[in-house]
Amino acid sequence: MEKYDHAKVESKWQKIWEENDCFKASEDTSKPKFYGLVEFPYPSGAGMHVGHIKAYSGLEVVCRKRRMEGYNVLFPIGFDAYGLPTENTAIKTGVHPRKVTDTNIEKFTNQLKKVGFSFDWSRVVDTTDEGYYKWTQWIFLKMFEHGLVFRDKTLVNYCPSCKVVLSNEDSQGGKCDICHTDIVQKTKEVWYLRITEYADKLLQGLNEVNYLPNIRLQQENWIGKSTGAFVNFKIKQCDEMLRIYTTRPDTLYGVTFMVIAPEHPIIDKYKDIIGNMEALLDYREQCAKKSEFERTQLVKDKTGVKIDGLTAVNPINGKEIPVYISDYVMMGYGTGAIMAVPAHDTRDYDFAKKFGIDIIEVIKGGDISKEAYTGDGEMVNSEMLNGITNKKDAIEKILTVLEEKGCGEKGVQYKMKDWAFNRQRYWGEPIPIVHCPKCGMVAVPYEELPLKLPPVDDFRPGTDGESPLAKIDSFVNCTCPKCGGAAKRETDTMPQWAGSSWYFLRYCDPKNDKAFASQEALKYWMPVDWYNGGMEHVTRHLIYSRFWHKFLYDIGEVPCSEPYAKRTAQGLILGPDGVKMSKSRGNVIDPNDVVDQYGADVLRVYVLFMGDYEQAAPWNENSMNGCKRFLDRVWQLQDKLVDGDEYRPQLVSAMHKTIKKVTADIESMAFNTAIAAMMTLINTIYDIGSINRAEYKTFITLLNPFAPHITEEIYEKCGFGGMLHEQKWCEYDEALCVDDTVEIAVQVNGKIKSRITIAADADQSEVISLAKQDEKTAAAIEGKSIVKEIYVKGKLVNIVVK
RNA sequence: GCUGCUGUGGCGGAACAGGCAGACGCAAGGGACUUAAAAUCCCUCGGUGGAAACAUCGUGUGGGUUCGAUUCCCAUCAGCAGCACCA
Repeated sequence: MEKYDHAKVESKWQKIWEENDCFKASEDTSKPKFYGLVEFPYPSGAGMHVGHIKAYSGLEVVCRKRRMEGYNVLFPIGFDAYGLPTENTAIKTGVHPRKVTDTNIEKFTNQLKKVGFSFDWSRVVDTTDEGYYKWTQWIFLKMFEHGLVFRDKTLVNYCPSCKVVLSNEDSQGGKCDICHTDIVQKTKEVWYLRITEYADKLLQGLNEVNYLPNIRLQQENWIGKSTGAFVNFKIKQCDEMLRIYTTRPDTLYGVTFMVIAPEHPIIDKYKDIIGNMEALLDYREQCAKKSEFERTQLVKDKTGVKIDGLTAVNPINGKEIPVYISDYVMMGYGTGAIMAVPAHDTRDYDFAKKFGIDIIEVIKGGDISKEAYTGDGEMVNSEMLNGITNKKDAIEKILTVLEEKGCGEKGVQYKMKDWAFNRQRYWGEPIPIVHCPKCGMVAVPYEELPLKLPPVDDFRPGTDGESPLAKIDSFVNCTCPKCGGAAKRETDTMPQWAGSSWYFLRYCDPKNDKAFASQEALKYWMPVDWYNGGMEHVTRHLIYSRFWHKFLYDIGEVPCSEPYAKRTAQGLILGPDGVKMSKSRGNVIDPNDVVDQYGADVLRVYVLFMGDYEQAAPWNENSMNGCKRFLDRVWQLQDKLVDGDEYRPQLVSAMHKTIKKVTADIESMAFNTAIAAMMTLINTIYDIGSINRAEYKTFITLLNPFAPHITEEIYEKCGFGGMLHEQKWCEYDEALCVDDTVEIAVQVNGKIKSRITIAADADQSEVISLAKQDEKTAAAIEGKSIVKEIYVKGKLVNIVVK
């Protein structure tokens, strides 16, 4: 047998697959469908990363298996092409982002094809394509129409030197990433999507889907639901209620002060009553100047100012308490005000200690002279609650009283914040809104979509944090669609998350220009049956896209409430040095080099064999050699081929066992053990010295999803007829997976003394008597009394003696 | 700080609804083939003692439950990831 030439064979089959549209999802909706989705790549200039290969290889194997099992499989790919790196390249090189993107997409396409992925190339989507972002804008306008879009002022990171708004990532350590000037916080009006409206739906929806437990947990944490109570504290000096949120209404008798956020509106409202307005405003300004960095560094050291002239009244006992402002209370969560219970909250405790405020114990169990006690215990100093030991009972009782008095009620809060939905950048979807001096914010009419990104020469951000689009008068100046008067266009663009929030819907019907996808296509293909991707996208991308999908479901545009029936995540590939691959470390492996040197099949087998698919594992070139050797041995079997269309007796059980193992392991993403099982089988075959046609056919069928090129070539050379990927997946007979005899361990007092071979169906007494006849076992129990005899079927015997 | 995950040979990793620890692969050592090398094939390969049979210890560490624990429970240490004053 001639040596295997991977370059020749792989390009040969890639061409055949492409020319014959082998992996095109068919329109035949009578067949059962399977929709396998992988996260589409961002086409960066660096080209593909081995991480992409691992991410795609998992579902690639599943999808190839599904086709062989008779499913109509949709396994699409596309490009999430809007984003900053492309824009930065454009700024640096002067090449238009459109051109940069096209070049990169072409590069990625070639690389993906060289690995032999069975994507449906007729359905490629590109989020920057007009035919695509038309619908991104369309969905945005639908949300606008349904009141899910709003504008609000917020503090942003602003570099006074570059005159540009920066993301948190670009302003780490409180300095501008580009010029290292100190960042200031600036108030700016930005766009928001009201995702918080869907907080509960997003949480409840997790009950309908099958996500890995840790993925589900991260989503739950991100949404961050908490149940508690709203309580109204009267302000003594005026007719005003200060409303707070707490998860511990049971500690109401321990409240000794209140804290409100520095930006709380009550301050400005009662500036005439407040005696130290100047100090308060001064503190507020200091807080605004603090960077994200400072705010998180000074957790222990609490700061704040007491408000002179405002006193709150505890609704439960009428006690008067002082009110402070402090930046440890944030305007963005709850009501921006808290009741402080220093005895039982560490932050309140730190604050009270610093400002010399009373600390009243209301729950026994800790030592409040040393630290706050946050555990459970008997209620004290709490009048009606005294003596209650169960937190739940105490909360229930106090809530009843508060509700009767009309000064509080049960409440729910979420950590999740509304989604800041704009960027002052060029390379993104223009937000299709017009600002009219008369009509306010007006939507661009649907029939005018797409609102095209205008061509420009200068992609640099405008001054004062404006988008580059603001510099183009012909784009900015327009007429109001409502009143026809002069108006100005919104110049911000959407964030990169926008395009990826619905791409899985477009794949169902990617060329449609009447709708983002037809209802028939959506009904047939949705939901995605299995979505695999990285852990880093489990919170934002997954939540955002579920939100968009749920919105579309609510307005009747998609047939199912959840987009993804199942979600898994692959682990990172680390560099050979065991740390995350990065250009700066110089430990990046280029998949191209691997394909050239070893072939795509070896690369595919290796990334799946290197370890637990969900766990991170370092790259190891030597280990890849083992995979190459394995495939070479599979190839060389052609020299050992003998006739026969049934498994031979000495291989029957091994064949059926391997089919069973590989079939099950692919479903549980245990690709490494599936490959190990095939390696074991091939070792057995080499021991026997020959393989017959039936056995070989089964073997290459099992291996085909992992190494499609070499197996397709072997299949053809053996003349089995047709193409391998069109054949049926292998079946196994459970009865034939079992051996007639098994070797079991014999233990005495839990220590292995011997091994015996028994009939697989032997019963307990038979096995134990056999075990006792064994020489070594007999010696070990000689002269001792038997206390207990245990037989675990097919595994072991344990004789307990005294 | 909180939440979650992970600790098994020289290395990547198997096994876990409690039941033979180290599958499979890599590396290493020895041998065969070769003028030689590569490739390939065969043997050894957790530690300690022993020529060997075998004994003994061994799944981060310390306890516990059990006839039996890598697997379950308690404590503890280390590494990784996410969140970060969330009231």
